[in-house]
Amino acid sequence: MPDHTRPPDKRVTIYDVALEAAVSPSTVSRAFSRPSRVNSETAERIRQVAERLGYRTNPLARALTTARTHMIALVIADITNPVYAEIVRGAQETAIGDGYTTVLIDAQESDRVERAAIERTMSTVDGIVLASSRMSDSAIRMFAKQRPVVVLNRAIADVPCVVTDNPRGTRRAAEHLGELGHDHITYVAGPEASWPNGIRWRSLLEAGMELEIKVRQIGPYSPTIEGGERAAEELSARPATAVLAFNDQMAIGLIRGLTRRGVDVPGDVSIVGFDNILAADLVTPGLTTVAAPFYAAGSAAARHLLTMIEGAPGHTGRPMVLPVRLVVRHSTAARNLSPGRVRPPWVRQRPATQPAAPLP
Amino acid sequence: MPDHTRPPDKRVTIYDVALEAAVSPSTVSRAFSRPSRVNSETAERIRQVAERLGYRTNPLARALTTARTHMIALVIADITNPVYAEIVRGAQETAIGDGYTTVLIDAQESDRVERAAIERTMSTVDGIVLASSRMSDSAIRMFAKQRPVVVLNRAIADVPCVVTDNPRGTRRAAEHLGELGHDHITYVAGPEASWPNGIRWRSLLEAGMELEIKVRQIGPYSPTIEGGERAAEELSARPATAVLAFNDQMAIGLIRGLTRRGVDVPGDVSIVGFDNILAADLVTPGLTTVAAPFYAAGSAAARHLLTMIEGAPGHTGRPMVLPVRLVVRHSTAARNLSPGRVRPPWVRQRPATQPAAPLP
DNA sequence: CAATACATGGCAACCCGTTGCCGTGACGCC
DNA sequence: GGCGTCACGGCAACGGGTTGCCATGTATTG
Repeated sequence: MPDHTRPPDKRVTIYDVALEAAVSPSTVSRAFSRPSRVNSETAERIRQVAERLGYRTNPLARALTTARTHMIALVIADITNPVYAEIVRGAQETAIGDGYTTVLIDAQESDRVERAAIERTMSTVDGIVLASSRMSDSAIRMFAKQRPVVVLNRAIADVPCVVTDNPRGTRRAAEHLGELGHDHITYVAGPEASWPNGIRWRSLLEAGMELEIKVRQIGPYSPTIEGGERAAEELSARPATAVLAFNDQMAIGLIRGLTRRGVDVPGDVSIVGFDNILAADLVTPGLTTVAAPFYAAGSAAARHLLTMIEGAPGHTGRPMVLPVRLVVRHSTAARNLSPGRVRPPWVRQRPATQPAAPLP
Repeated sequence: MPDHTRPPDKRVTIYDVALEAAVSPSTVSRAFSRPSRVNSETAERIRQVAERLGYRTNPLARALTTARTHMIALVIADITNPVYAEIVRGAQETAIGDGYTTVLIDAQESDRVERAAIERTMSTVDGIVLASSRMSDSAIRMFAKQRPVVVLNRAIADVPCVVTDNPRGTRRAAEHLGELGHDHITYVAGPEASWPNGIRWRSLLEAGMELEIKVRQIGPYSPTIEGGERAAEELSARPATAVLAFNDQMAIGLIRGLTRRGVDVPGDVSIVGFDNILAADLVTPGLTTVAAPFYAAGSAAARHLLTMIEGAPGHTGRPMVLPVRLVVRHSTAARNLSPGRVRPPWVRQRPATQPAAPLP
């Protein structure tokens, strides 16, 4: 009796199947990639033989001729930041739904690491989602010329983009602080290479004008809890009563750093963050923050990328903007001006200011 | 003047370079893959021509003959869980160091999703790290027969494994609670398919025997904050004074759930978690927990996988065990038995027990 | 100076599918 | 009966590198 088992290291190819099914390799190939092109009975027979032999089509060999690997790259700035978990879930799920595999790349907040990783990966993927890229616009455009690219959390001309409504989120935060009587807001900046960082600051400037709230900026700091703690140090030297932080991690670092210094949040300082990460609800006091639909953002970016890969022209007009909302917790409160209260050293350094006029 | 620019959609191949450098394609190939095999001057010339033409070797075509894609898959149970961020960083960094790209797969705590993803990916990667796999031992062994596999956070015979010292961690937690006077410990279980879940419970049983502490188990619950909050419900019905939770997320959920019900942590109940995620230090009270070196674990797993890929036999003897340590914060305290104190309804349901004898 | 070893580069087969094109036979239609 | 269509399957040429083997020329050795 002949040994029908093949050595385990040898992969089964269409040629093996063809031999066994007594057809040509091309017919086997078509039976899988273009079933309509082959007689349904033949196809069925081939499929059964393939099954019996344990044949799996080799995606690499296929990719060589079709120039489709059915993989997309998802580059994120920092896997340590929980917002990316949502983005990854969203992107991965829609990719899988279309039969695509996601290659995740953590750029570790480094423009260099990011470029290198993309260069290594680019030729093996059909397209790229850049979530919070730290690269320059021109570098991104260069990649976009070679492969379909969708940019997330950033707007670049001529490249399809998905962003959250930063201006509106910032505006809402400013309004909220204004309503609580704050007439100064300090923006604690994140990475300079971060696009949302820039737009949040500019939006705050604008909102400050309209709402008659003074704004200033300190930073940049690393967009981490530690960065926030650093910022708390500087804030001791240049006190504030209302702070808008680049993101929740920094906001949490601020709360910790200030609290450790004896500053009461929100009694002495109100703090607002961005992103509404899970931990925002865990800290004491709970963090008021601008929430955005990151799962949807990841999903939308992937969806768009996939349609581009399928041949649709990239929608490079206005970026797709996702709505945000302000989640009010307990890190923000009315500015404390009650005369009986002993002013903490915190605000004693500055001349007292008038309570802001109630907003229209 | 002839047009030397090539159409942008046409990729530059070794044939183009060969033509331009007046050598054969095989020499170009060797200039890159086996430089010692070709005259250094020729190699240099080829490299310059390649540079000028913008040639990049196509990894897919290379993989077709070498059967090496220089990609490894890293499968994690839940990207939402921050411990995996560390693991990913560790694995990715050592992979990159060796010129490998990491394909990350989020199994979403689902054995089905995990299998499907691996099946789709297996043939395009050189090896797989399974971090906290939820699949059966036999399924894992099946994959291990087809590709190098290293398992993380789990021990399986005949497959190389990297684990943290769960028995020791559990033991330290039990000792700590014992020293605080607790003579009962409730284990709040995580997913049944989770290997650490099983071993932690068994280790607790053992430690309980030796330390003369009674133990019991409730659950399983989802290994998330929400799961912990669920567990808090059940804990109301069956009170405890000391709890060991499967992981930090559950422990945090417990703290929140219990606190909301008016139970004081650690006054009424001491809580210990596992993993020492960042949030453990953020909640109030700070969470006492068993810390493990996840970055190192990810790195070690990748390192081991890479040596296997390079042809070394997988070290399938004893699993590699990484040390752990107990991080004591404020979620654990001496069991409160002071006579003057009004017992909360919490412990009133049970007969008072003797304070545990001081441990040797 | 002959004999041998070595460095270098080319030829051609191979990896595993995909696809344009052609041949064959069955069928329908005038 | 002659002819055009169509379904089906095979041939062979890719895609872009890799590699075993051989040919050539040069350096080494006795």
